[in-house]
Amino acid sequence: MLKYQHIAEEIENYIEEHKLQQGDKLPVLQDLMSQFEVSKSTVTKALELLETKGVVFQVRGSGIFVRRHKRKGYISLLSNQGFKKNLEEFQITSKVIQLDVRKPTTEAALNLNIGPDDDVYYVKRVRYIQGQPLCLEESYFNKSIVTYLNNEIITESIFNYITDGLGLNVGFSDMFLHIDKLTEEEAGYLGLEKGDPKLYVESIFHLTNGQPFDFSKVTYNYVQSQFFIQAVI
Amino acid sequence: MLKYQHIAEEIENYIEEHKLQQGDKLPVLQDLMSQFEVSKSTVTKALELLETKGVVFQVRGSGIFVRRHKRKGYISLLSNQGFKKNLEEFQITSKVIQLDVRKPTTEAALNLNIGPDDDVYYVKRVRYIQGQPLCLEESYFNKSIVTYLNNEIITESIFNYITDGLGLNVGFSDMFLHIDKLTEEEAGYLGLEKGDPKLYVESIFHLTNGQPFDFSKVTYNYVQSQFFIQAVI
DNA sequence: CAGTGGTCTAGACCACTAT
DNA sequence: TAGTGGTCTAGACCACTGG
Repeated sequence: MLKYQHIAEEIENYIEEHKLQQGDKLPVLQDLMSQFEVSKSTVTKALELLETKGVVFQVRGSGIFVRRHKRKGYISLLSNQGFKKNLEEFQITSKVIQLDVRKPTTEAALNLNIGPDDDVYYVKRVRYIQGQPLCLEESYFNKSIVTYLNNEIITESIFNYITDGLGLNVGFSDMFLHIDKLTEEEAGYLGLEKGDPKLYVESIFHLTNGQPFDFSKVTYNYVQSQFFIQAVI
Repeated sequence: MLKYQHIAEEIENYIEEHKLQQGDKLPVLQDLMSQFEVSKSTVTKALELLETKGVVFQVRGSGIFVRRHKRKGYISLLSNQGFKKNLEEFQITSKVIQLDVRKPTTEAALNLNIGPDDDVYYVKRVRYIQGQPLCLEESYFNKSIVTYLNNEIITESIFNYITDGLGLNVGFSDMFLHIDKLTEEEAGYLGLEKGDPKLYVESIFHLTNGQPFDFSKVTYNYVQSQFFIQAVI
């Protein structure tokens, strides 16, 4: 673990343990430097990390303050803001509908940057949040990168397996969001009516070296869909 | 303009002018350092900025590469990714429905962190994208911060006025997203049917010193609603 | 004006990639 | 193993806030 990551964690824990609220002041830079016995740049780096995560905000000439919104039960749309941690709180489960190796659709081949004859793992599953259907998910994994999948893996967290099991480094993602009406098939899986609202998200996940490895199409249940984004301007 | 901001701009222009595509390689750090005659940290800072904006990605041991998705016509949900620039391309106009000074609702007072007897500017307007209704927006501005508004200002960009006209420094925002069905009133403003899908977004905008100054409730037309997010993991 | 965060430097050393 | 980006330091100087 890098120094600045460690410091960021410690500060986050400190906020949690002391139940600090929006606007509460943290120790000044000088104190943090001496407490952790690192240089100013390292503390600054840690604080930048926390700032993009939406945990703190810094005011020049004044201090470092806690940033914490008051609403509960929202899922973060940005993975760098603790996507996993959020989901853990919510008890996410999955039911697998389909898993096979196949040739990609034109769309999937385009987004994964592969040829029509390259193999992909196709995964279709419904995900549940505290027992209620949250979303219908169709994913295409580039098989030359994600070399193996089975039912057990995809019932749990695919991303944990990809990072811990396969040792791949996930780098960044592009997400495209649309609002639309549910088709009859989608409504069936989500326990809703045809024509009801849906949030439809297409995501392309890349490794740190820029290679796309996962193209996913996710249809969210509008009743369960509460998301938040903390942005820095 | 700070050095690292300037360098970031130059690099972005370079990518634009040379029409670089996803995966194209940029000059190495050493070259950028000597070209701009700055230290390594400053170039690094500029590149970090571009990385969070989703413009480049860096691979240790390999190089700096352009990150650019292929889809056109999507609006970025993150303002640090050039929200304004995107909107400029799209010709956004507004029709004002209501503008007055009043007492806040309980909800607005809570989110703006003010008392029930403090004054707010209330703004209700429909925003159009290339002539089509994009969203219905209701905003509450803390009048002790945003001291003056008129019809002309809110027909144009309120945020330009707040930053340039009033000299306020906008810092960060919290956004809460829901999917739901349009009410009859909303449908009327957006030219849709009651019960049609909507994206509903509540935003709280803060100054750099952490003070909330704008609480906005925005209902998006689902037909026009194409958004994207570029995330770093 | 004292205190606080922000920028920038020059350089050492480390970790990863490609060949 | 040469080349590339990432971390970290120590310190100078700048910009802003608040009493």
